[in-house]
Amino acid sequence: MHSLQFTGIDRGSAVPLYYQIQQTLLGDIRTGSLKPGEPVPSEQEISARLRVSRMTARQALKSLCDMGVVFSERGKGTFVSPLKLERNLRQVISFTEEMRGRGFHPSSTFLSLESILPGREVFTALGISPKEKVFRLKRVRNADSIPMGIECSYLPAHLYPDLRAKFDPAGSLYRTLADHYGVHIHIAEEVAEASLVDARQGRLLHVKPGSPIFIFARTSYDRSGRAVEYVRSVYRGDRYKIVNRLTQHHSRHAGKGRP
Amino acid sequence: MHSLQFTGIDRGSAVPLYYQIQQTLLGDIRTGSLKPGEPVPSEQEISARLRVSRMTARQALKSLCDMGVVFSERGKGTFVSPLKLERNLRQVISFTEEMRGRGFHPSSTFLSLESILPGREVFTALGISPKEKVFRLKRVRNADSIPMGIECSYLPAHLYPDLRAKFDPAGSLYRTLADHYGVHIHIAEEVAEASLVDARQGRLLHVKPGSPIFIFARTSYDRSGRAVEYVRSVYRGDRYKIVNRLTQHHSRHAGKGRP
DNA sequence: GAGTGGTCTAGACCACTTT
DNA sequence: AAGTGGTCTAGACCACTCG
Repeated sequence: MHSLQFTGIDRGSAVPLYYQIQQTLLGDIRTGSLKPGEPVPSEQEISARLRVSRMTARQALKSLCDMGVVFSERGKGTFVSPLKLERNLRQVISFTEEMRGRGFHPSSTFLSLESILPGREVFTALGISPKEKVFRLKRVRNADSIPMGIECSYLPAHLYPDLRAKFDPAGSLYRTLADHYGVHIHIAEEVAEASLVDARQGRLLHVKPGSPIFIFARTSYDRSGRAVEYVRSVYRGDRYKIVNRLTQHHSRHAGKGRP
Repeated sequence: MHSLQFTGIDRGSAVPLYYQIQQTLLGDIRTGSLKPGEPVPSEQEISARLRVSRMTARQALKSLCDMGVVFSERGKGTFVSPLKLERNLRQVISFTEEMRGRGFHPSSTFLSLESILPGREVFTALGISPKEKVFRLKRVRNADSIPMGIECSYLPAHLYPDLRAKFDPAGSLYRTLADHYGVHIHIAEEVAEASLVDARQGRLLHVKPGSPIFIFARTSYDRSGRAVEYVRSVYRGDRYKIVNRLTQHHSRHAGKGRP
């Protein structure tokens, strides 16, 4: 029933078959060839038309399901998810990417980069010794040249030798960490509070003391769970919103095909 | 190398094998038999010891991986994730559950339940006609009898016939929706703002006007993407924090086992 | 070289939904 | 009855990591 481009499957490629199928379907969904609520090709149809095993077809659909792009209903089929969970309100990690995704031009005002001994809050968050030095990077974050927030990043010094020479004050910190140190942030835990701006923060953010602000405390980890960054930041309440997707614990199973 | 309780596998049960294995390992991790950073049994070991196919063992490990409880490294093994991403800072949907998870005793002060015509904000969020009636439920939410926030829920009337008779003002709204109407919230989108409390809100929340607050706007959807609830709420900034886990887009694949 | 996870196959039985 | 997704099997080859 589907006449989609299933011609792009290259069995000689190093790209896994299920991933090629996933990308093909993702393309059809993004371009609108497959519309929200419509069924995507069934596991068996993919299997037959592309001459792949049903498990491979299933893996492709499962990955789209995990991404929230489609959802499956037993006995009925698999359908394009009506929610535009595309990008932008996806949990993001880089201020730069986040602002670009929202259509703003991001920039930073560099304040300072120092090597210091961490306070209690910092060394406990990073899980390091109080005697271990950290870099403290302070920046004001702007969107379209309007100050949005103040960020103070703490980075364990032993992870980033010679950071002062390698960090470009105008560039992305995360790009520096990835390119020069092979450090990739995999997951972060963030606590947000609502508070009021004080005099010093007000001057940097161009708002009156007593205005509403978000206060964030974020710890970032790499794949193996090592803390690679701790960030304290303050964002203007009048210009910044937090967008979240809340999901039900998706740990349940469905039923059984066997007595 | 592992001497864990792998005896609980019941092939006659209606519970899928992979799910039994997942739960067994989850138990070992929760009790501390498997500690953060330690390897969990390999796919082949599970396969051999439990006499299941490797794909089934793999499915169990994959599900734990998706939950963030373990992580896999190619050629090395699968290890318990060092982060205690257990519960509580998991994205939650029910105030009742959330507070219980944080160790508080939740309660509600019922304010009103009315059937009204929705305003623009409400009918656009719910994706319904302006002429379609909605229930408006107002409650003050307490933790250990201290007011934490004010919630105003809007519910499409046609989804919940006879809600007034079926809703217990002291009970959980989500339980009512699930038990009486078979409505299960699958996903929600929430926007949080930082603001200042006004006089009316201050009286209900027992704080001075001008104190910091969170303002939430949340739309909840069921599995098929139908909006089943819109909630406007206000929470005290001095007593409430938002805890989030941010993840990198996990849509990449790993490599290939074939040229 | 032995062990690991990543991918893939070609079947199978089941429960569920729709026709 | 036919089609769907959910589960499961018993194999296979590969790339990667480590000793």
